[in-house]
Order: sequence, then C-alpha cells, then structure tokens
Amino acid sequence: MATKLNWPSADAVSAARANIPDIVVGRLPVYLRTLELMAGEGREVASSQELGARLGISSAQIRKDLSHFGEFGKQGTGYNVAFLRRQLEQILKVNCVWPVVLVGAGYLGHALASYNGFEHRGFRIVAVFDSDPAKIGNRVSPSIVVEPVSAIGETLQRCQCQIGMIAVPAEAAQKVADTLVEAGIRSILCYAPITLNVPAHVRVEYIDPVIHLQHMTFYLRQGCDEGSAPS
Amino acid sequence: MATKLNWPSADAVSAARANIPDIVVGRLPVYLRTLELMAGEGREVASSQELGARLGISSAQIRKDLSHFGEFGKQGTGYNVAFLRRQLEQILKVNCVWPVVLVGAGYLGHALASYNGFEHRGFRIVAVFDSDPAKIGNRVSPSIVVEPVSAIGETLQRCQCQIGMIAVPAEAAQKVADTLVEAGIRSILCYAPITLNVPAHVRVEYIDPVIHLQHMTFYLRQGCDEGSAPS
DNA sequence: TAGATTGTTAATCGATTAACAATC
DNA sequence: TAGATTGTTAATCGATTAACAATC
Repeated sequence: MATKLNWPSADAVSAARANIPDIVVGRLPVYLRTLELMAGEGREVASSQELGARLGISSAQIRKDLSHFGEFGKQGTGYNVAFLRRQLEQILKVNCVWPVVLVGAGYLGHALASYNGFEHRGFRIVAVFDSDPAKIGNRVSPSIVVEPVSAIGETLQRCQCQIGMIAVPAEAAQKVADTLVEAGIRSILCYAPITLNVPAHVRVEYIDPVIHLQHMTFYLRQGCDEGSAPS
Repeated sequence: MATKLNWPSADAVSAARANIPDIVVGRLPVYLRTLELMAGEGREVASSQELGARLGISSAQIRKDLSHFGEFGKQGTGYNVAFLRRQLEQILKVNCVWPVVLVGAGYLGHALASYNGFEHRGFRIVAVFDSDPAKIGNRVSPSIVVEPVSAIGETLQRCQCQIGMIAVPAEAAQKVADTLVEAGIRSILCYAPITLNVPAHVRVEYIDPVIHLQHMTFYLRQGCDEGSAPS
C-alpha cells in the first residue's frame, strides 16, 4: 500500500476510507477493545498471532486488516499495544467523546443511561427523550432529566449531536427514527426489533438479542418444550 | 437441491444443516422478524422483491437463502406469509419456547428480565443469578427472584437449559462463562465487552453497543470535542 | 393468455488464507 | 547470527448477483 510514511492529503484519506471494506472497519472496534484489555493487563507488545488466538481469527486477517491503514508493527516483535491502540482510536475517530442522544426511557433506556462503559470508549449520552408524560422530568442519571420527544429538534441543534440511540417499542421506532433524521442525526443504533426505513445518508445498526438467540438455536438440538408454541 | 418434496431422514437433515453457510442462517431470524411484522399488518403474501426492499438486500439473496431449506414460494405470486413464517420458525427451532438463564442483575439484567419481547419469539428467562449478596432474593420479574451464582449448577440441572445470557461487568464475565460451560450450557449471549474463551462445542454471540457506535463513527466527519479524550 | 415471480445456474465479485521476502 | 514476525502477494475460497427457464 502507498500510504506509508508521508501521510496523504485529507482528500486522499477520504478516498482511501471509501475503499476500505466495511467488514474490515467492523472488526477494528473488536481489535481496539482487545488492545484496551491487554493494556490493562500491562502488556506492551502483541503479535498478530496472539491477537488472533484471543479473538478466534487468523493472524493473517489481522495483519491484512491493519495494512489497509498503515504499517503499525515491527518485524520480529509485533505491535506496540499502546501505539496500535492510539492509531485505532484515531482511525475510528474515538480519540474524543461523541455526544449521543437516547430516545426511550424504559428499563433499557435506564440501563443505557446509567452504563458507565461508554465514556472511556468515546461516547457520552447527553440527552434522553420519551413520549410518556409520566416519565418526562424523571432523572435517569446524575446529569440527565428525561425530556419530551417534541424537544428533540431543539436539543439536537444545541448539542450538535450526530448519533442517536433508539430504545422504544417496535411500534414507535420508525416514527422516532423519522424525527431523528429530520433533526439531522447521521447514525442510529436501534434496539427496537424492526428494520428502519431511512435515507441513504443515515447509517443504522441494530441490536436485537432475539436475532442472536434464534441464530444459536439453529445449531442446538431441539430441547425446548414443543408443547408451548410461541405467539 | 435434492431436498424437495420428500423430506429426508433426520441424519440427512443434520448433514444438510452442517453445509448451510452460517451467514445464511444469520439472516433467517431477520426474515422471520419481518414476516411477523407483515403478518401483524394483515399481509397474506410477500414477494422476495418486497422483502428485499424492506430489508435493503437483493431479492436474489432472499430466494437463494431460502432455497437452502426447501421450496416455499409460488411462481407469479411470491411467498405465503403465514406459511413461510411457520417454516422459518421450524428451521430455527423457535416453534416452541426455550428456557434461558441470565447472569447479572444490574440495570441491564433487570431490563432483560422484564423485557416482554422474548416470549412470543421463542425464549423465556427462567432464572437470574448474581454474585452480589445485596441483590440475591430481589424480585426481578413477577416469577423470578435473584439466586446466588453458586446455585447455577443445580438450577441448570433442573431446568435443562442450554442457553445462557451474561450481563455482568467485563472483569467478571470470563469466570461466569466458565461456570455456565461447566454447568452444561451450549450457547451464550454475552453483553460484557470482552471476547470469551470457551470450548469449541459452545457457541457465543456478542452484544456490545460500543462496537456498533465505533463502527459508525468511522464514517462520520469528526464532530466530537477533540479536547476531551477518552481514558 | 399475459404478467409476475420463483428456484437455480453460472458468472462475478469480494474476502480469507497460505506463503514468503524483508527485516527487526 | 538465529528466531520471530511483519506487510504483501497470489491463490483459494466463498458469497452475491444477474439472468432465465419454469410455471403459477
């Protein structure tokens, strides 16, 4: 790859980014998470082999993935954990804290609002919205009080937030997504079990535990009570 | 494909299952979720084209994926929603309710224990464990009281449970996984931000919102406050 | 019948891996 | 130097898609 010692122009960086397979980008956060863990263990260097063993993937894949972005390792030694970590943070743009808004203040919304694992990995929930009048005004974290959904537009303009999380029931999710998009959100993490319809410039990722569970039951021997059918 | 009208023997089914790409299996729950939605809308038939449009994937992919399992559609018409739904439930083995145990009774554990979206999609949390003495004995749902982690072995023997969910802090997750594996669990859904080390016969899937958020920030223009670095 | 859509084939496209020269 | 490990190439492997005969 040409991108070595002299870093290219901002335009060239954008172009290079566009050519990197999305599946590769998707693995970088996992590499980063592992490096954070190893840093916590006091490890100073890590080989692609060791990383691969920890993650259950091949060392070749790790080296190839990283090679899209530069040369971060040293022959005979491996990768400096702290250095590679900083590089990945930069590549993923999490060498800072992104403000995030959350819609939905039910059990899940509460869990997300009080989760303390966001901040040191680049994210901070700065506002929580709900449509239930009974919830508006409730404090969901030391610094956050639930606002009405109708306030999304105004609040988003103030905090310049590009990321939204949706933790409302499936029936309400599309409307919430429309509101977020209207307010200028560019990325949505959707916990509602539904595929959202959004314009092309908005990226959506999904978290639905049942999807994962159903993926796993395919491989299990049927051991559940067949008498009790769902729905 | 040979598997058409006469269904093959149980052995042949197992063999066929083994040859189906995991990535295909992973999309079936998404198809099923969409069919449930369409059934709720009163839709009776759906073409691969329509399903694809809703999910943002090609109609060819949907037809190809389904063709691994049989012929479920009708030329000129498409798929009968209720029929295809039943078939997918059968293939994924969610035409019944699987018991699931949950370890971790923090905010997230509570949210999972009270989530009412599991049951009609094939899963029921039947026990919740925590290591914090202050939490043991607490009621987390109408039918569930938090038990000590030390009770996992015994409880699992009683409920014949093959699936576990981990919602404990990262530092505690590996030990919990070891305990679950020891107790005979075959599938783990892990919410802790860590890659677990488990024997080959145990399947693990992960849910970590930060992984998704970091995947998305790669594509955003840096808009977060660069002064406030994480960690 | 005419129009629509399936299931399947073959071609294309893309991702993973094995292997190795370079080099620390 | 000898051993280890990188970054990269080329080969392999697998997944997606376009196209179409079959047929409802």
